[in-house]
Amino acid sequence: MSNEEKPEITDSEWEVMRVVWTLKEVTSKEISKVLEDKKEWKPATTKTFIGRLVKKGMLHTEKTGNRFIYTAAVNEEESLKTLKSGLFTHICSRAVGKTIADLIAEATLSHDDIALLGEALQKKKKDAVEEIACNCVPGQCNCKKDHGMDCRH
Amino acid sequence: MSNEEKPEITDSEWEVMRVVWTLKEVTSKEISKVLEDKKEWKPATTKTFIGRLVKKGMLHTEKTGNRFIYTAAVNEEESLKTLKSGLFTHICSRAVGKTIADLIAEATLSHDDIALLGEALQKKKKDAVEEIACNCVPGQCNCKKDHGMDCRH
DNA sequence: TAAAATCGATTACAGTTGTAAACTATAAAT
DNA sequence: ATTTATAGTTTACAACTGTAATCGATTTTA
Repeated sequence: MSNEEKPEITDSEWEVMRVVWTLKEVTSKEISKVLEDKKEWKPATTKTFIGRLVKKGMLHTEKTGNRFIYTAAVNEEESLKTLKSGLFTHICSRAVGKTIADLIAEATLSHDDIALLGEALQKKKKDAVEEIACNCVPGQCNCKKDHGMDCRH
Repeated sequence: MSNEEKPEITDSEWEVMRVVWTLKEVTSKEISKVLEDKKEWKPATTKTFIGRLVKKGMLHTEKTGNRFIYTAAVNEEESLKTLKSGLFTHICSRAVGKTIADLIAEATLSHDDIALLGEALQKKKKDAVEEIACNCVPGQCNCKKDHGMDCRH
């Protein structure tokens, strides 16, 4: 995988991408239909987002007559990863664990999910570290202050 | 807690809030200093964000002479919760577990974190559900398609 | 083949965000 | 009491977002 620039996908564009990721090869009309139902967007609105995604290189097009078939140019996992990392740009690296724990506490999970998470945790034990370094600038985190630890007031 | 509107906090505003959450009572100059170092913002830029946060009601002010002391009007946990839930607005509710598992796999975690996550998981076992319902509209998810389950291609 | 429907492209436009200078009022210093 | 330094407020402005109408080309239909 090359390390190309990956433009941001906005919330609205994300709605379009989900349709393309799900249906794989779609016309603008099919996308419009789905989002007219879900978001009550006029077809013109959906077209705008499709156009922007094409311009950003997130959608491939294949012309057939006067219309296009759209396919995803970026894969869903990758895009999700970007989304996920966004969560952690705002918190101390020492607070990541606690944040994930909160996520778990607030989520609705199935037994299968719990098993899956258990495995993920298990695998993590191998490369668990003793102490995570705080990556914050002074004034944005209380690590090291007071008792030399605990980002999680 | 009342159910007031909670305006969005943008990325840049978040930087300001972190300083206030950390230092509790600050002047604009202190905030400026921190962010001039971290983000290379001109003081005027920081002032803009402070002003917007005050207008949004995210910061309280107390006047002393011709300057203000700023304190947080919203608490960090709450704001973080909003941030976290944003992650899941773009995925199928059935994929939440898998997504958290990915988060774990990609995170740097300490032994303490792992213990903490283990506990969180353990607590979750009680109210784990047999099957999570897909909350997606047709065309944005493959749940129920093919084999009647699995959002996670 | 002329009319009607459709698709993609262009244009529009207000609100948000990032970035910052200019302005104004007040407090501190001389 | 002036001058100077500050702090907060106003104004600026481009890029990005959400939302959509209109236009121009083409295809389908009558």
